[in-house]
Amino acid sequence: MEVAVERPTPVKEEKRADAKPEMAAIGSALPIVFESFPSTQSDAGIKQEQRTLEAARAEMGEVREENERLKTMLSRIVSQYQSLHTRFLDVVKVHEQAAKAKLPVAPAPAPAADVDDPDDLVSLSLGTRSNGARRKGHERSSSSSGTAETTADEGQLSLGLGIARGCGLSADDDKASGASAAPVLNLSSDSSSAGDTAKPAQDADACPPGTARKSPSAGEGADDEVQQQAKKARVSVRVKCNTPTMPDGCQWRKYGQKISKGNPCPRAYYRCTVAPHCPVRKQVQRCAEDTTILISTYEGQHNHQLPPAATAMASTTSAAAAMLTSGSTSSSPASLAHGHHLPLAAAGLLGPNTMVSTAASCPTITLDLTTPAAPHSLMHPSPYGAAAAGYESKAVPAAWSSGYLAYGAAPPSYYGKSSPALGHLFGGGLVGGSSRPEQLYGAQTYLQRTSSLGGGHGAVAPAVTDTLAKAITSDPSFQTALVAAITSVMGRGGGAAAQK
DNA sequence: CGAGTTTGACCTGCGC
DNA sequence: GCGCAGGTCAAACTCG
Repeated sequence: MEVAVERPTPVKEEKRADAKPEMAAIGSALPIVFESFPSTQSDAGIKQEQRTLEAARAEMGEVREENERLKTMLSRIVSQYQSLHTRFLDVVKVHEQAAKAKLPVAPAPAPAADVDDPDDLVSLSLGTRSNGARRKGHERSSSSSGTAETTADEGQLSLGLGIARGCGLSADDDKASGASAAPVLNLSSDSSSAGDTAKPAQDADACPPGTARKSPSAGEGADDEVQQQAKKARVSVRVKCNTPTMPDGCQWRKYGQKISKGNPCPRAYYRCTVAPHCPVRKQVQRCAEDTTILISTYEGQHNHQLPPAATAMASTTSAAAAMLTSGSTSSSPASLAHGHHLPLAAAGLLGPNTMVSTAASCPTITLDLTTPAAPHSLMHPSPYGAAAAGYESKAVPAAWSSGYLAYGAAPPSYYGKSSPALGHLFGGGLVGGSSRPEQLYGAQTYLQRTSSLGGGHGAVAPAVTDTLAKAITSDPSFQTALVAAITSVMGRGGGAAAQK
């Protein structure tokens, strides 16, 4: 993690008296060789250059410090996740044993009660689904109490990721969670019936595009419902962009264009061409009200490894999609029927510009990135009581937003540099050596809050970990938010590692 | 010449 | 059943 140093002009090294002591120390430690300044230059010019130098040096010092803190933070997040995961598995085992002792046949849980019921737990399994068919959750719940292995096979929720391969937690965590007996999280769609599943993801992988629209046989529909749900889940991104399409790092081939009702701007249809039969498609359409706003809607999961730049986008959209599918299971169908902000959004987890809609045949999550996430949006009172826990969860939308906003401004190679996970999480601007204020914003706000809430320098007390564990194990929405955050981080790290 | 784009036709789902 | 709208196909076209 190195910060690129670029000096506009060589000036004589001289510490400024008004510079912060720590910044001056850091700046003086930098391996910069200063040349003697031409004597013909005026004193005013020299002072101006020195001011510029000191400002740049201070900025570099800050960036370097924050880079170090981010490194520490990432390792802490990973270790905390592992510890929480272990504890979660313990809780799940206890819960299952208690359920076995009480009820031989578990009744199907009411979806509306999921959010507030601390006993309803979901697996924090990260990684991609295997190609094998997964049974619906309620099938398992209607069956008699099975062994732990049976439960893991049939009821495990795997959050779909856009990164088909290369997700850092994929294999290990699938095994870890697969070995546990996780209660069922019903992924049944609130808006799509079994008959409305004309696009099985795996079929699309194996068959030519033309056959993907064929209706599946009656037997396949039930088995693939979870995957179909994941595929049909869409992530729509609104971003200000002057180019015809948003540069998301993936290769797309346009296969159609249509004028849709209510919008004079044509909607373009693109297919991912990185892999021959990649099922991922996207629709691009300009906003009718503001033609500078580009609305890109992504659908499906990549069946191939993605370039680093595309991984950043895919992991973010997939995290949103995961939150969408997960969130739809923990909200009442009635409230979901008309498109609304999920409890996550209400709690500030999705940010003010995120909209979840399930009114259409395909549930869609819209990330409105036309305006940066407002700082005050991260300051809402924590719905979980503990300030630290609330703070940690609120880092999720900030990371998303800054990641997206920086995404459009950064070249694809931007994300291939050191510490790509954090680069994605915080928009890449920090670790990539850029000092663009808008790119630094997300990380700085994050760190500022870390300092204020975590006791300075990002130190997290053990009590915070306990609070996090309680919050995560007691609220499915929080679990989903954490999954999204970790998915985003690990997806980037794993994707970049797989590139090597 | 191959890859990508354009564009009219066709298919499918949905509401009336 | 009919019409509409969204989505997709595929032949024609363009471009490097």
